[in-house]
Amino acid sequence: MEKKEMGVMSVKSEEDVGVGGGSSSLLNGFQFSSVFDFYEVEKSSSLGFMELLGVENYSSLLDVPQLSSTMSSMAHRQTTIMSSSDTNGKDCSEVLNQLPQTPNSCSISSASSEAVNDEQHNRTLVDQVQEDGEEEKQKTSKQLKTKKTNQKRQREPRFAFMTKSEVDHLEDGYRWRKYGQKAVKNSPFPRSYYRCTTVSCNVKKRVERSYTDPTIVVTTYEGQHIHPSPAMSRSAFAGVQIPPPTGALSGGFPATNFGSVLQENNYLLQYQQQQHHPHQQLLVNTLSSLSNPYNYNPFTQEKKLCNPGTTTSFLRDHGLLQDVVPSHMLKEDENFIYQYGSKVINKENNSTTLIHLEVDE
DNA sequence: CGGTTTTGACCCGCGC
DNA sequence: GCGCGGGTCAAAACCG
Repeated sequence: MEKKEMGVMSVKSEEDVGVGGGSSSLLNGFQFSSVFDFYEVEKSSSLGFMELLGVENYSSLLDVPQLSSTMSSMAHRQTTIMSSSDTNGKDCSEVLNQLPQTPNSCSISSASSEAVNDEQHNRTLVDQVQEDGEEEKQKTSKQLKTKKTNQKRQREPRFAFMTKSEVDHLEDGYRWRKYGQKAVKNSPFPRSYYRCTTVSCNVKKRVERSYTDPTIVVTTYEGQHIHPSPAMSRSAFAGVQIPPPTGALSGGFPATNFGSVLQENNYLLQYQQQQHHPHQQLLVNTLSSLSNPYNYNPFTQEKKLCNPGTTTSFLRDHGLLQDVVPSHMLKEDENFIYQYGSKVINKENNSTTLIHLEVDE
């Protein structure tokens, strides 16, 4: 495998790097530093990705089916994968949708971010119960504690992205129940917490608006759906035949399933856009168009296979990406990633839409 | 009336 | 140990 060093763009969370790191800029907890390392490969596989991630022990990454399959899928779609390892040597990876540098290539880079400590420690409860109400709370707390202690909570892979949208909660085809809202430090905009309403589906997502650019919504998905998108049935209800998931994506329904679900949601998007809701479904739009080897439109019954071996097929067929990415960014430029990152990150150009995917295991 | 949202309290990890 | 901030719970309010 041939590598070519070109430059890198790293993305870190705020707590990982602290506030105000050099020339980098913060976007509500995400820090974007300058380009410093970047690899270009001629051909790639999911394993090739891992090798390029520079991760010493990447077995954990490969153990995550949806992540592995996602990367494999992205390889076929020539998407840039970004990974990281922090100062403590812990690994995580981040994904940034990008256009390929050259034909037959995908771009991998290495960055940093701190892994989250998932250890659940026992807590000492107050021995004396002073009031009846207090006692009830203690009971509840104890039950919670036992539950959490027994089943060690492990963080699912997380995918974060930013979308320029007037709507905070972007429709993605799934049904969500809001279970919390918190004020975000240094931001006038709160962060909302959602859970998938489907029973036993533990997928969560956070939605917050960037304080540096209030037009940008930062959405973070965590977990994997164990069910198809309700949008599928809605599409079916509309008389649309949905093709089955293909390839490596058929195993499950990741929260940001880069395959089947979003692909199908894409149809809903198009329908909604027809229904004059242009500000919704941008995520679905983007991810679907970027990651699906198949671009199937049930409304036109058209099914395209984007050949992973050619850049032009992707460039010409932006899918719905062009809905959120200015056309001048969709060009076959060797420095695209750098320019892409610069525009979005440093210039705070209001006309620019940032699409960022973060895989945080 | 059932599902969803709101919101204050609580839990937990982490840094000092 | 304490405070802070992120994340979650759960009762009340809201809504179709």
